Amino acid sequence: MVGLRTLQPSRCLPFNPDAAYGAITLMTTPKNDKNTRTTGRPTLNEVARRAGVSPITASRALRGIPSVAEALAQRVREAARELGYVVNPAARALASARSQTVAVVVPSLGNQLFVETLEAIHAVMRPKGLEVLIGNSHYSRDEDEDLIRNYLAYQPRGLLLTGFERTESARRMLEASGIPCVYMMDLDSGAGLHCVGFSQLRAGAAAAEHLIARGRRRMAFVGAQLDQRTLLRGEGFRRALQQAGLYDPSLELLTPQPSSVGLGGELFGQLLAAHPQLDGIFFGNDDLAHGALLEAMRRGVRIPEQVAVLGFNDLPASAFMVPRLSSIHTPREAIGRRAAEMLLALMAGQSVAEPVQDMGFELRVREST
Amino acid sequence: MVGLRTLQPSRCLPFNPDAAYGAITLMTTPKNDKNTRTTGRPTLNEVARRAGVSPITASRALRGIPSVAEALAQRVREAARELGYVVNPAARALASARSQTVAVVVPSLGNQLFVETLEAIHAVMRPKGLEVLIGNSHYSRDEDEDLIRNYLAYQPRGLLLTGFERTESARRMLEASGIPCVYMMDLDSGAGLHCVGFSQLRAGAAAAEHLIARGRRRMAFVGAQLDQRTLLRGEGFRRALQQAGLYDPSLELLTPQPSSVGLGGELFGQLLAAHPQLDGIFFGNDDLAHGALLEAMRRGVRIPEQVAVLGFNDLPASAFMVPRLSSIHTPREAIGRRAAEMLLALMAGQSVAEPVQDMGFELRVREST
DNA sequence: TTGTAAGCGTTATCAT
DNA sequence: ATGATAACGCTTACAA
Repeated sequence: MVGLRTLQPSRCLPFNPDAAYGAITLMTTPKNDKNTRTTGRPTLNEVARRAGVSPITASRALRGIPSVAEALAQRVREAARELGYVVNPAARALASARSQTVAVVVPSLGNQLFVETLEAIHAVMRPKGLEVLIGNSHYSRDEDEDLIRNYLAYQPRGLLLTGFERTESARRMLEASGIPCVYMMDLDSGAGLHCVGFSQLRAGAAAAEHLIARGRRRMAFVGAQLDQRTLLRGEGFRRALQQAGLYDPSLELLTPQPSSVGLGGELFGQLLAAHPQLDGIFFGNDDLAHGALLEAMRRGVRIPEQVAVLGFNDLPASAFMVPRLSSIHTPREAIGRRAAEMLLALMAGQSVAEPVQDMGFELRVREST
Repeated sequence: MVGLRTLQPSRCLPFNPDAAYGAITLMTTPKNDKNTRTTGRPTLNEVARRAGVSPITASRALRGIPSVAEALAQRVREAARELGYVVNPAARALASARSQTVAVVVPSLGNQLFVETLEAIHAVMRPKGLEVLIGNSHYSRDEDEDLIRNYLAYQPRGLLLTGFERTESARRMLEASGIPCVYMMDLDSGAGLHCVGFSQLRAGAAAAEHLIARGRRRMAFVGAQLDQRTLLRGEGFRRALQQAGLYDPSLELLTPQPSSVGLGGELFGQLLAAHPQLDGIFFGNDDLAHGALLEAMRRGVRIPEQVAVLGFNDLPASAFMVPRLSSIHTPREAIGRRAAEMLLALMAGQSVAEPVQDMGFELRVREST
């Protein structure tokens, strides 16, 4: 079930030009006459000297620590500006044993969903001076683990992870690190964890209920990627159908392939060929539904008359499909923002009153159902 | 013309929980009995001790420096594994004045194009042990400058930038840093720079030529975002039309709004309303073309009979549109890979034989033209 | 081939 | 409120 391990950052040798390309030794100018720079960049020492204060005062002034007299702080800031001083993050991280970094792991960048989530996270973190590291796990637990191991080495202030699907080893590393962590997107199995999302299970059920309310009787679920969230949506869908006495196990089409428009069209074709009596389909992802709509048009299958098509996530293009795609809109922007804010609180040592935040979802009924 | 400056990372105060949330002073356990860890993480010293060698030998062994006896190296690696040692990147960067990091700036993550480019870059860099920092400039020169300033502070080994559109100040910083840099996507104005891409100008011309060859006479160009590359494509298109005596300046529709499916449909509608005699449209981006195709279907405009529609970039969904979208396929995967490889060479101090690499483009004719 | 010594640029700690 | 001093964990330069 688990993909091949393709990334093993922790086992990579550091990039070593000499080893890789044959020792090209460049003559470097002699350096280190005590107090001479090595990087060609002004240091805090120089700022301090120019401002006529000690380095530590300069440090404090630049960090906005209030114990510094305003007059001095002003002088320091000015000196820093004149010199074009920029703090050396490596030195800072080493000395303080903490970085100004937050790491985020998403399962895909190809899904607009996560891009929007990332944007929201950035919008919260950047103004606080926090750097956001973006990791893409490609829906692989092993890559997820590798990314976490790798990021942990950077001593990030906090972690934002997608879902709960994780190797045991990754879980242990997270636990052992003691670094605050917020889980995004799902809620259903986040016992004891800080998470912001919505119930994928209930979203799946909502999909079924909508289709049933539309008078559909033979409904299929189509899922790709098979990540836990997709599976959970399928599970919710199934349970609701069972409850209505409409569940047909042969109408579940699951594939581990990555979700895409092309795949959606293909699966739609297969499904229809195998089950001509089908009258409704719930797709685990909007791009699949887009592909189905397009393929339906090509085949002259009338949507929604013959088959109702319901998508998930409500990607930006969905409202413009023909027919306009009904979909379950997920609040990724809000999730990103709230998750980031929650992490900020945890990073500040505060306890969070509501560690599990349900941001809900919203059925957007358009023309395809 | 230049967007508002929304991100100023270099002016952000570092994240400071005490300042931000009121001084919550946690009692920390006393530390620093010489040789005691502060991070809760094994250090190189401990690995060395366990392997019975000096720290520097351990360092060399772990870095794969060949001068270390294989027996020792083995012992060190084993000790590291047993301890779960992971190098502290901050300490490494500080000591060596260089990180194991490469920074990439793309103008958007919403465009699948750049996601694919990033994937290719990752595929080259990660196996070399290089961390890839991803920056999104949102097509803003100011954000681009801020990202560059910010990343430069990290002493990255190299930089991968998109296009040549940059503030003077950013250019100066890059120059002054002396850090190797490769420019991706465009070629047309990269005099003296290392770049991997294709001629946007020629791609635009190719679009015009194709439409003309299809017998079209009244062709429009529709561009959004108005980044330099889009403009260049429009320019190439225009020149080719002029040469054929078919240029009509009123048939150019440019908007600074971000490219999207919805926008494409809207612009298509406007264009058609204003110029009913139109018989061909070249869209600067496939998502715009998708929107146009969808809108055409909605209005009953026959594509390509009434209007030929040509896209750009050939996004994955294009082949599945109705009708299937003709588009100019751009080799972003190859561009990412080659740019990364070129940067690797520069980082190793090698000079590059072909500093300007034209990866070409390919017209994919499908049903919409 | 291995080790010693000395920083890298910053911040924590403890004085003053 | 400000400063002296000693790390932080690693690598460079040089020595053996």
